[in-house]
Amino acid sequence: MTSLRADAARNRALLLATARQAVASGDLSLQLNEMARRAGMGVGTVYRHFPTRRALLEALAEPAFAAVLDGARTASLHDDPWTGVEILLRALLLQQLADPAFAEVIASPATDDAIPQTTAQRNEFNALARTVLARARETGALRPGLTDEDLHHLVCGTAFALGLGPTPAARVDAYLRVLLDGVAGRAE
Amino acid sequence: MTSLRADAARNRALLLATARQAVASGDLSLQLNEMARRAGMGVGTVYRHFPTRRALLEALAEPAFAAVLDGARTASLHDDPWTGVEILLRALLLQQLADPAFAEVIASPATDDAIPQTTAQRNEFNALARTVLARARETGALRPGLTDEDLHHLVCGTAFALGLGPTPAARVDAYLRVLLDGVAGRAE
DNA sequence: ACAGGAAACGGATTGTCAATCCGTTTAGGT
DNA sequence: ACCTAAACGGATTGACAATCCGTTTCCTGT
Repeated sequence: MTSLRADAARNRALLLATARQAVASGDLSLQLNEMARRAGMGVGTVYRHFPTRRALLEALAEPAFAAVLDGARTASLHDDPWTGVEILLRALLLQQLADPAFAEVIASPATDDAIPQTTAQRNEFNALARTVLARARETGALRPGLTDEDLHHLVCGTAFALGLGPTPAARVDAYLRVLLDGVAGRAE
Repeated sequence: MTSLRADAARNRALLLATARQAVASGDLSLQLNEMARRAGMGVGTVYRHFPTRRALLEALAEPAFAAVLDGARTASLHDDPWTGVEILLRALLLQQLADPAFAEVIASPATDDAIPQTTAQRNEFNALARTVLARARETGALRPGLTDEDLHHLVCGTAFALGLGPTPAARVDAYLRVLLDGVAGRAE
């Protein structure tokens, strides 16, 4: 059976909305007890829908993940390989800034208790990124010696760096410029 | 009264040693109850010496901070401004890698419950960094538009990025190269 | 319409750890 | 040796994660 009972679907949606609001108001702790209280349901219900904080986090990150996938597709279709890299890294960085839950999910390695949705998105993203980066390497646009993982880590690091400042959004372009210039090949 | 009673000094040292070993073995959680158990003393004693996890963390970071200060002094004395920047950023990055406690302290803003030692070191470091960076800006070696804080954040971000990989130490030079090329001025 | 049973709910409960409080012990000056 | 301030130990309180199970709700088949 793939569909939820009516009350379960309602509660799940309510819970996600509550959690999203919490994150939006700057509280990324996502205490499940507290979420239950705010959503007006028992803790048991919350834990049935999201067995761990992580599960809730991944569910929250789903839309941001989809947005990044869009960006990655656009990147892979662009004529110029280096522009593709710019689009890819920019999308990844912007979504981390827009959604702290996504930032946390994407920065940590795939776990085996990840929800299927997340695993699928992660795999698709990795595949797209692989083609974009491979193309850029072939043309020498990308600095040699950097793996796909290195790039991934560096973008997450840049997001982390932005988060240390008082107004991350105001510095995105500057930090992204630093990153792009740093990872560009000499030929660029 | 500036000196501790003999038993207090002994316990403090024992506690620091215990905590250092915990961090060295990969446990950065520094649960104060657990530290008490391992050091063979009551929790009350632990909390008297280090009222919060943060206080313990800062005490642990002290030697790493001193090492960075050394690096910063060397950097400020070097003839070539850009080389000074390289030395400065490299020292900051290496110590974060060598000591996770230091990484955590340096990445978070100065708190008013910081121990005096830390505050002093932080101030001295900021002063040294300011002169090194100012000199590099004057000569156009440093990309315009990046503040001292930006540089600080970017180094912390690079350390964070390194931490995401399986063998940080193996990638330090590569990531540092990316950072340095990213923050260098065009004239460089 | 309604009966039966699976699915979901609620919240009491247990376990873990941070942090405090206060009666007891100890160091070290006189 | 005495005395006091300093330090100690660990019981206790409080917050939160996570589980468990008796009760309630949905929805399917008749």
